[in-house]
Amino acid sequence: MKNFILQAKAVADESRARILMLLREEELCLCQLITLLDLAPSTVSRHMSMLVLADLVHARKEGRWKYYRLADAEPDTALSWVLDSLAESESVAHDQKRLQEVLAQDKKELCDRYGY
Amino acid sequence: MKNFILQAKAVADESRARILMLLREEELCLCQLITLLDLAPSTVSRHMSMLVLADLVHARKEGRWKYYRLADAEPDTALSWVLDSLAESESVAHDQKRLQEVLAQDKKELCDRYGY
DNA sequence: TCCTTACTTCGACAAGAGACGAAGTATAGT
DNA sequence: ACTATACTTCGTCTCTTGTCGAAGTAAGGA
Repeated sequence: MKNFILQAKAVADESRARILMLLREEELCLCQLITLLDLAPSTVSRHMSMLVLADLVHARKEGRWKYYRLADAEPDTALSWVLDSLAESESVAHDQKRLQEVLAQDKKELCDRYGY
Repeated sequence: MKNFILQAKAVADESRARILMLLREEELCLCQLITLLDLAPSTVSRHMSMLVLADLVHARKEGRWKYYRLADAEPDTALSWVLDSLAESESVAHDQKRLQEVLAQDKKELCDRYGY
Protein backbone atom coordinates (compact mmCIF):
# COMPACT_ATOMS: atom_id res chain seq x y z
CA MET A 1 0.00 0.00 0.00
CA LYS A 2 2.74 2.42 0.95
CA ASN A 3 4.47 1.97 -2.40
CA PHE A 4 1.23 2.27 -4.24
CA ILE A 5 0.44 5.60 -2.59
CA LEU A 6 3.97 6.75 -3.34
CA GLN A 7 3.51 6.00 -7.03
CA ALA A 8 0.05 7.48 -7.15
CA LYS A 9 1.19 10.72 -5.54
CA ALA A 10 4.22 10.82 -7.81
CA VAL A 11 1.97 10.66 -10.82
CA ALA A 12 -0.74 12.98 -9.49
CA ASP A 13 1.12 16.17 -10.27
CA GLU A 14 0.95 17.80 -13.67
CA SER A 15 4.64 18.64 -13.87
CA ARG A 16 5.66 15.09 -13.05
CA ALA A 17 3.13 13.63 -15.47
CA ARG A 18 4.57 15.87 -18.19
CA ILE A 19 8.08 14.70 -17.30
CA LEU A 20 7.09 11.07 -17.69
CA MET A 21 5.65 11.77 -21.11
CA LEU A 22 8.77 13.68 -22.15
CA LEU A 23 10.89 10.67 -21.27
CA ARG A 24 8.92 8.31 -23.48
CA GLU A 25 11.34 8.26 -26.38
CA GLU A 26 14.75 9.04 -24.97
CA GLU A 27 16.57 9.84 -21.80
CA LEU A 28 16.99 13.50 -20.90
CA CYS A 29 19.23 15.35 -18.52
CA LEU A 30 17.99 17.69 -15.82
CA CYS A 31 18.88 20.88 -17.66
CA GLN A 32 16.81 19.80 -20.64
CA LEU A 33 13.85 19.10 -18.39
CA ILE A 34 14.31 22.44 -16.65
CA THR A 35 14.12 24.20 -19.99
CA LEU A 36 11.11 22.21 -21.12
CA LEU A 37 9.12 22.66 -17.93
CA ASP A 38 10.22 26.23 -17.26
CA LEU A 39 10.61 25.62 -13.55
CA ALA A 40 13.43 26.33 -11.11
CA PRO A 41 16.28 23.77 -11.15
CA SER A 42 15.67 22.90 -7.51
CA THR A 43 12.03 22.23 -8.25
CA VAL A 44 12.73 19.89 -11.14
CA SER A 45 15.43 18.13 -9.15
CA ARG A 46 12.93 17.48 -6.39
CA HIS A 47 10.38 16.15 -8.87
CA MET A 48 12.98 13.79 -10.28
CA SER A 49 13.91 12.41 -6.86
CA MET A 50 10.27 11.61 -6.25
CA LEU A 51 9.91 9.85 -9.57
CA VAL A 52 13.06 7.84 -8.87
CA LEU A 53 11.89 7.04 -5.35
CA ALA A 54 8.60 5.81 -6.77
CA ASP A 55 10.51 3.63 -9.23
CA LEU A 56 8.95 5.25 -12.22
CA VAL A 57 12.23 6.63 -13.53
CA HIS A 58 15.85 5.50 -13.45
CA ALA A 59 18.78 7.87 -13.17
CA ARG A 60 22.38 7.61 -14.31
CA LYS A 61 25.17 10.08 -13.89
CA GLU A 62 27.57 10.87 -16.69
CA GLY A 63 30.18 13.48 -15.91
CA ARG A 64 28.35 16.45 -14.62
CA TRP A 65 25.07 15.50 -16.21
CA LYS A 66 22.41 13.31 -14.77
CA TYR A 67 20.29 11.44 -17.25
CA TYR A 68 16.83 10.14 -16.53
CA ARG A 69 14.87 7.47 -18.35
CA LEU A 70 11.56 5.71 -17.78
CA ALA A 71 11.44 2.48 -15.83
CA ASP A 72 9.90 -0.45 -17.66
CA ALA A 73 6.18 -0.11 -18.23
CA GLU A 74 4.50 -3.48 -17.90
CA PRO A 75 0.73 -3.65 -18.37
CA ASP A 76 -1.47 -2.41 -15.55
CA THR A 77 1.31 -0.55 -13.80
CA ALA A 78 1.27 3.12 -12.94
CA LEU A 79 3.52 3.90 -15.86
CA SER A 80 1.54 2.08 -18.51
CA TRP A 81 -1.58 3.79 -17.28
CA VAL A 82 0.01 7.23 -17.48
CA LEU A 83 1.47 6.66 -20.93
CA ASP A 84 -1.83 5.32 -22.16
CA SER A 85 -3.99 8.03 -20.62
CA LEU A 86 -1.96 10.99 -21.73
CA ALA A 87 -1.10 9.79 -25.23
CA GLU A 88 -3.69 12.12 -26.72
CA SER A 89 -3.24 15.04 -24.36
CA GLU A 90 -2.89 18.45 -25.92
CA SER A 91 -0.32 19.77 -23.48
CA VAL A 92 1.76 16.63 -23.94
CA ALA A 93 1.71 17.15 -27.71
CA HIS A 94 2.88 20.70 -27.16
CA ASP A 95 5.70 19.54 -24.90
CA GLN A 96 6.68 17.00 -27.52
CA LYS A 97 7.06 19.73 -30.10
CA ARG A 98 9.23 21.78 -27.77
CA LEU A 99 11.24 18.67 -27.05
CA GLN A 100 12.18 18.40 -30.71
CA GLU A 101 13.43 21.98 -30.65
CA VAL A 102 15.40 21.42 -27.49
CA LEU A 103 16.98 18.26 -28.85
CA ALA A 104 18.06 20.18 -31.93
CA GLN A 105 19.98 22.65 -29.79
CA ASP A 106 23.52 22.23 -28.63
CA LYS A 107 23.43 20.93 -25.10
CA LYS A 108 26.11 23.27 -23.75
CA GLU A 109 24.35 26.28 -25.13
CA LEU A 110 21.09 25.10 -23.65
CA CYS A 111 22.38 24.49 -20.17
CA ASP A 112 24.26 27.77 -20.06
CA ARG A 113 20.96 29.42 -20.56
CA TYR A 114 18.64 27.90 -18.04
CA GLY A 115 19.04 30.75 -15.70
CA TYR A 116 20.94 30.19 -12.46
CA MET B 1 -4.69 15.96 -18.74
CA LYS B 2 -7.16 17.54 -16.34
CA ASN B 3 -9.14 14.34 -16.05
CA PHE B 4 -6.03 12.31 -15.65
CA ILE B 5 -4.85 14.44 -12.73
CA LEU B 6 -8.31 14.22 -11.22
CA GLN B 7 -8.17 10.43 -11.32
CA ALA B 8 -4.60 10.27 -10.08
CA LYS B 9 -5.35 12.51 -7.12
CA ALA B 10 -8.52 10.58 -6.39
CA VAL B 11 -6.52 7.39 -6.16
CA ALA B 12 -3.53 8.88 -4.32
CA ASP B 13 -5.17 8.84 -0.93
CA GLU B 14 -5.12 5.78 1.27
CA SER B 15 -8.74 6.04 2.40
CA ARG B 16 -9.98 6.31 -1.17
CA ALA B 17 -7.78 3.46 -2.33
CA ARG B 18 -9.20 1.32 0.47
CA ILE B 19 -12.73 2.30 -0.59
CA LEU B 20 -12.07 1.19 -4.16
CA MET B 21 -10.83 -2.17 -2.92
CA LEU B 22 -13.85 -2.58 -0.65
CA LEU B 23 -16.15 -2.05 -3.61
CA ARG B 24 -14.56 -4.82 -5.67
CA GLU B 25 -17.19 -7.46 -5.03
CA GLU B 26 -20.39 -5.63 -4.26
CA GLU B 27 -21.91 -2.23 -3.94
CA LEU B 28 -21.95 -0.65 -0.48
CA CYS B 29 -23.85 2.22 1.06
CA LEU B 30 -22.22 5.16 2.75
CA CYS B 31 -22.97 4.02 6.29
CA GLN B 32 -21.22 0.73 5.64
CA LEU B 33 -18.17 2.53 4.33
CA ILE B 34 -18.22 4.87 7.32
CA THR B 35 -18.13 1.89 9.64
CA LEU B 36 -15.38 0.18 7.70
CA LEU B 37 -13.13 3.21 7.41
CA ASP B 38 -13.90 4.56 10.87
CA LEU B 39 -14.07 8.13 9.61
CA ALA B 40 -16.64 10.89 10.07
CA PRO B 41 -19.69 10.66 7.76
CA SER B 42 -18.88 14.02 6.19
CA THR B 43 -15.37 12.86 5.41
CA VAL B 44 -16.48 9.68 3.69
CA SER B 45 -19.16 11.56 1.80
CA ARG B 46 -16.52 13.92 0.48
CA HIS B 47 -14.30 11.03 -0.56
CA MET B 48 -17.16 9.44 -2.44
CA SER B 49 -17.95 12.65 -4.34
CA MET B 50 -14.36 12.77 -5.48
CA LEU B 51 -14.38 9.18 -6.64
CA VAL B 52 -17.63 9.76 -8.52
CA LEU B 53 -16.29 12.98 -10.03
CA ALA B 54 -13.22 11.08 -11.21
CA ASP B 55 -15.50 8.45 -12.78
CA LEU B 56 -14.01 5.67 -10.73
CA VAL B 57 -17.25 4.94 -8.91
CA HIS B 58 -20.94 5.12 -9.78
CA ALA B 59 -23.63 6.07 -7.32
CA ARG B 60 -27.30 5.22 -7.13
CA LYS B 61 -29.84 6.32 -4.61
CA GLU B 62 -32.38 3.95 -3.15
CA GLY B 63 -34.68 5.41 -0.57
CA ARG B 64 -32.53 7.05 1.99
CA TRP B 65 -29.48 5.03 1.14
CA LYS B 66 -26.90 5.82 -1.45
CA TYR B 67 -25.13 2.86 -2.95
CA TYR B 68 -21.74 3.02 -4.60
CA ARG B 69 -20.15 0.58 -7.01
CA LEU B 70 -16.98 0.55 -9.07
CA ALA B 71 -16.99 1.86 -12.60
CA ASP B 72 -15.84 -0.59 -15.26
CA ALA B 73 -12.15 -1.42 -15.07
CA GLU B 74 -10.76 -1.81 -18.56
CA PRO B 75 -7.07 -2.64 -18.93
CA ASP B 76 -4.56 0.15 -18.36
CA THR B 77 -7.03 2.42 -16.66
CA ALA B 78 -6.61 3.91 -13.21
CA LEU B 79 -9.00 1.40 -11.76
CA SER B 80 -7.38 -1.70 -13.19
CA TRP B 81 -4.03 -0.46 -11.96
CA VAL B 82 -5.34 0.09 -8.44
CA LEU B 83 -7.09 -3.26 -8.26
CA ASP B 84 -4.02 -5.00 -9.57
CA SER B 85 -1.52 -3.19 -7.36
CA LEU B 86 -3.39 -3.57 -4.11
CA ALA B 87 -4.59 -7.14 -4.58
CA GLU B 88 -1.94 -8.41 -2.19
CA SER B 89 -1.96 -5.53 0.27
CA GLU B 90 -2.15 -6.43 3.92
CA SER B 91 -4.40 -3.57 4.94
CA VAL B 92 -6.75 -4.43 2.09
CA ALA B 93 -6.94 -8.02 3.30
CA HIS B 94 -7.78 -6.74 6.76
CA ASP B 95 -10.51 -4.49 5.38
CA GLN B 96 -11.88 -7.42 3.44
CA LYS B 97 -12.24 -9.42 6.62
CA ARG B 98 -14.05 -6.59 8.36
CA LEU B 99 -16.25 -6.24 5.30
CA GLN B 100 -17.48 -9.80 5.79
CA GLU B 101 -18.42 -8.99 9.37
CA VAL B 102 -20.21 -5.82 8.36
CA LEU B 103 -22.13 -7.58 5.62
CA ALA B 104 -23.27 -10.18 8.15
CA GLN B 105 -24.84 -7.47 10.30
CA ASP B 106 -28.30 -6.11 9.90
CA LYS B 107 -28.06 -2.86 7.97
CA LYS B 108 -30.43 -0.91 10.22
CA GLU B 109 -28.54 -1.86 13.30
CA LEU B 110 -25.29 -0.90 11.64
CA CYS B 111 -26.37 2.51 10.53
CA ASP B 112 -27.97 3.36 13.84
CA ARG B 113 -24.59 2.88 15.32
CA TYR B 114 -22.23 4.89 13.23
CA GLY B 115 -22.18 7.71 15.64
CA TYR B 116 -23.81 10.98 14.64
C1' DT C 1 44.32 25.03 -7.83
C1' DC C 2 40.75 27.76 -8.87
C1' DC C 3 36.56 28.67 -11.49
C1' DT C 4 32.60 27.23 -13.79
C1' DT C 5 28.86 24.23 -14.48
C1' DA C 6 25.24 20.70 -13.29
C1' DC C 7 22.79 19.32 -9.84
C1' DT C 8 21.05 18.94 -4.67
C1' DT C 9 19.58 20.36 -0.16
C1' DC C 10 17.57 23.64 2.90
C1' DG C 11 14.40 27.08 4.68
C1' DA C 12 10.46 29.84 3.79
C1' DC C 13 6.08 30.58 2.08
C1' DA C 14 1.54 30.08 -0.23
C1' DA C 15 -1.85 26.98 -1.76
C1' DG C 16 -4.03 22.45 -1.46
C1' DA C 17 -6.01 18.50 0.82
C1' DG C 18 -7.91 15.74 4.63
C1' DA C 19 -10.12 15.70 8.95
C1' DC C 20 -13.86 17.14 12.02
C1' DG C 21 -18.39 18.95 13.86
C1' DA C 22 -22.42 21.81 13.13
C1' DA C 23 -25.99 22.87 10.36
C1' DG C 24 -28.69 21.78 6.14
C1' DT C 25 -31.43 18.63 2.85
C1' DA C 26 -34.18 14.71 1.59
C1' DT C 27 -36.66 10.59 2.38
C1' DA C 28 -39.25 7.15 5.30
C1' DG C 29 -42.04 5.94 9.01
C1' DT C 30 -45.49 7.11 12.75
C1' DA D 1 -47.24 17.11 10.47
C1' DC D 2 -43.52 15.55 13.13
C1' DT D 3 -39.54 12.78 13.96
C1' DA D 4 -35.77 10.06 12.77
C1' DT D 5 -32.42 8.62 9.57
C1' DA D 6 -29.00 8.84 5.68
C1' DC D 7 -26.39 11.73 3.54
C1' DT D 8 -24.29 16.59 2.09
C1' DT D 9 -22.38 21.15 2.57
C1' DC D 10 -19.85 24.56 5.03
C1' DG D 11 -16.39 26.61 8.00
C1' DT D 12 -12.34 25.72 10.48
C1' DC D 13 -8.13 23.64 11.58
C1' DT D 14 -3.90 21.28 10.66
C1' DC D 15 -0.61 18.91 7.82
C1' DT D 16 1.21 18.27 3.22
C1' DT D 17 2.88 19.69 -1.20
C1' DG D 18 4.81 22.67 -4.89
C1' DT D 19 7.49 26.50 -5.62
C1' DC D 20 11.37 29.52 -5.15
C1' DG D 21 16.06 31.37 -4.06
C1' DA D 22 20.28 30.84 -1.43
C1' DA D 23 23.74 28.04 -0.11
C1' DG D 24 26.07 23.51 -0.65
C1' DT D 25 28.28 19.52 -3.34
C1' DA D 26 30.58 17.30 -7.18
C1' DA D 27 32.83 17.05 -11.44
C1' DG D 28 35.40 19.09 -15.57
C1' DG D 29 38.33 22.49 -17.59
C1' DA D 30 41.71 26.49 -17.63
